[in-house]
Amino acid sequence: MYTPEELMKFFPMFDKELATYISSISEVRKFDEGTIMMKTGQFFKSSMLVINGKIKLYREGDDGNEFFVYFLEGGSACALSMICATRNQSSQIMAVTVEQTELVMIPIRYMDELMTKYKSWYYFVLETYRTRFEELLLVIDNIAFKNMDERLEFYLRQQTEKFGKDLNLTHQQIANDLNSSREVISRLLKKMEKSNVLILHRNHIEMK
Amino acid sequence: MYTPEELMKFFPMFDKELATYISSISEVRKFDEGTIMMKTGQFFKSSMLVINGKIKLYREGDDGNEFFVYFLEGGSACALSMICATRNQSSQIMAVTVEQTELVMIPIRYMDELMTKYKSWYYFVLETYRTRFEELLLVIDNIAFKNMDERLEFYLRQQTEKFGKDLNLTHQQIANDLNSSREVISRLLKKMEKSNVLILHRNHIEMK
DNA sequence: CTATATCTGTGATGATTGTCACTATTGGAG
DNA sequence: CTCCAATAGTGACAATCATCACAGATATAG
Repeated sequence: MYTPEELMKFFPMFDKELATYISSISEVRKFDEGTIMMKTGQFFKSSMLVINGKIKLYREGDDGNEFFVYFLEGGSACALSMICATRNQSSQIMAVTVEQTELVMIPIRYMDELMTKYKSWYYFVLETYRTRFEELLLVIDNIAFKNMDERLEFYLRQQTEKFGKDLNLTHQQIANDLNSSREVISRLLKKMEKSNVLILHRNHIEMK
Repeated sequence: MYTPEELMKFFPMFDKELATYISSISEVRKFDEGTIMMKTGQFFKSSMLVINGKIKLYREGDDGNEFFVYFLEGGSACALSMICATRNQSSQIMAVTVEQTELVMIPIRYMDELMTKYKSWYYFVLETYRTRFEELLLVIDNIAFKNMDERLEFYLRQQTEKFGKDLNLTHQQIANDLNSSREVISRLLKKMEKSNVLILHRNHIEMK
């Protein structure tokens, strides 16, 4: 359980009243790294706020491929969980924790009240949606307009922002996230190493 | 101007009270085919509801390419205009009318009130967001996982749904929408004609 | 320390898509 | 009706990426 003050540290856009209310109706749950949080077609009973940790969201193709979409981090909320919870609809995306992650779970039945009584909640929801929307548009830009080398660069920059300059990733993992093949990624990484933007190690890429 | 009753015909999810209020505060505007409704980086002063007509939303690449994302039709709302209007942020997408289109414009200053006083408005906003979100995910699926032939099929199905079996499209226009090249589209269309799913004419494709 | 599974590097080859060059067709302006 | 600009068809070739094959490197379990 988090106090209203603690909640407001993670979610500075909440006002006191809202934080107090959420603190009183929500439940905190901790998940280990690698936990599947959402599966395509699953329904929600709660809206989820991320306190800390990281969740990787990805799309699944028909033939079992995956495609990385974005991360959720502390201070953000799962847009889909907020809406699907509210409208009782199923999700269309996969989510897996990539670190130990703590979530605030707000049961679906409080959504109407939160939305109509707390302006800072509704601002938060809209803002969450807007940023996710923009992230999706950015993903579309990348796959629609860019070649694999640029997409890989973008991907590595993204990862560096979230995890720092030392990335514990295998070439195969990257290839999965970009829906490419390991050999292509290996070759492009080699090229990037030659042009001095990173150093390759086993199971590990060091960005410069 | 539309009466509350008329509004509710286009937006059946509105309750009487909401329709009455919107009718009293909004302005109706009519746009000719080919009008640019939004440009990347533009700000909104109003949230927009589509009464009738069609709006094509597309993304612009760095080098001036475009990439079709989805259509807005009568009874739907522009998710971005709702949020950007509310939060006073700029849009990230281009929108052009492809038919004569009538819009209900709701000035930004009424957003808070609508959101907190009218449950059917806030349901409408969330539902709008959810469907747009899913459409974006579908677009991502297509470019991430599918080859051009499947994407073209999907595109033509989409167009057929909106405009019927007779599509007034040139190969070049399709190539632009899919960010491909005219020759590739021509060849694929020829193949589809041979496999008997459509008939090609000049400036016009007849789906079967 | 050694064995082994996993990860990485790289050449060869093929599939898909993009680009260039050119021709043929046709709707519509004059 | 005639001509022209826009549209469409198609072969040749290039670029990108996927796939196959295999060799070499290395972390770690025993």
